[in-house]
Amino acid sequence: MDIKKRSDCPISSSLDIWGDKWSLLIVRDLMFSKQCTYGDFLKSDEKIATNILASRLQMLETNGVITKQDHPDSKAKVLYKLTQKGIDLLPLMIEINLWADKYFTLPQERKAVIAEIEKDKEAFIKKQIVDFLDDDIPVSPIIK
Amino acid sequence: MDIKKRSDCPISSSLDIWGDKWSLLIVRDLMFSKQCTYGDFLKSDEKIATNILASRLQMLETNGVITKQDHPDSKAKVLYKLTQKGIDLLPLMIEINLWADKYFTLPQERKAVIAEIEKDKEAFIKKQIVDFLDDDIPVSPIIK
DNA sequence: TATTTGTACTTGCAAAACGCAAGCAAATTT
DNA sequence: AAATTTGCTTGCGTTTTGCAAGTACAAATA
Repeated sequence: MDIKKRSDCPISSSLDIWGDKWSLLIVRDLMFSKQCTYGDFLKSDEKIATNILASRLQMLETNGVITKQDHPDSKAKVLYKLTQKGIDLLPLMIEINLWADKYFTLPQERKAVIAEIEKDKEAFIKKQIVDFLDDDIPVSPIIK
Repeated sequence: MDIKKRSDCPISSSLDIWGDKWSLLIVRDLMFSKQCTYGDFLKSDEKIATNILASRLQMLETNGVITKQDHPDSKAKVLYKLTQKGIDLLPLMIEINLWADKYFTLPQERKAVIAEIEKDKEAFIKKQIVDFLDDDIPVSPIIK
């Protein structure tokens, strides 16, 4: 779980944290759902293995991208949320979506979001960020 | 080298292609240098192993992100370049840089580029894209 | 022309990471 | 009290990585 910086390059340093096949999917789930339990992540379509999930959550927490907190309803549950550092990955996630929109066939429900982004990227980002700052929003279902 | 799509999610599909610790560093080198030989990639600070480099170049070529072409000066050399699909990763790379700028200490020479991006992101992207369309530009040195 | 060097890889192998299934402890539900 | 849920951990076989060495061909050098 230690960070091995391969170089001083910002791209390289970023990849050292979330440059694997799973980390950004965890971030994605949190962007759509605002907060997730361990089990929520396991329900995602990609079917991450539980040990890999545990190690990625640890990595992302260690590097300040996500935080763990007590679930208000139960001591058995844990809530994972994005930190500001994690929320700041939103523009990056948007660009991935736009790139994918150009080169893949996207699921229909995702196309609507893309259309909104393409209409006014800055407005979309601002709206999303405001959503994150409000802490008492209901947990929306995960869309992948 | 086969593509195993884990789900229909655009983020996931994108990560299936370049979501590892090395692919975007290859793309980075090509963004800065416009064209690289096999040896150029090996010279980068992160010191990628030759077998990993070969497999990533193959993967990126198979998936249409880069292309191989003959070197005009020598049959022994091979030139790698970004395709349009690869060039379209520029906005993504920019966002990675901006995120890293906020959360890492960047090398001085990279800060200048970031400053230019932050002044006018759209203008920067357009300028870069124009650079790529012009095919007879000199090869600039790699900055990491 | 023979030999050395450069370039783009491939191969072998040990170490690390991954992926799957099972296990486990604490909390919660029945 | 027993069964289930939740968030992990553990074992273990498979895959990927990383390092060093090797190879084939082109090009430069002697």
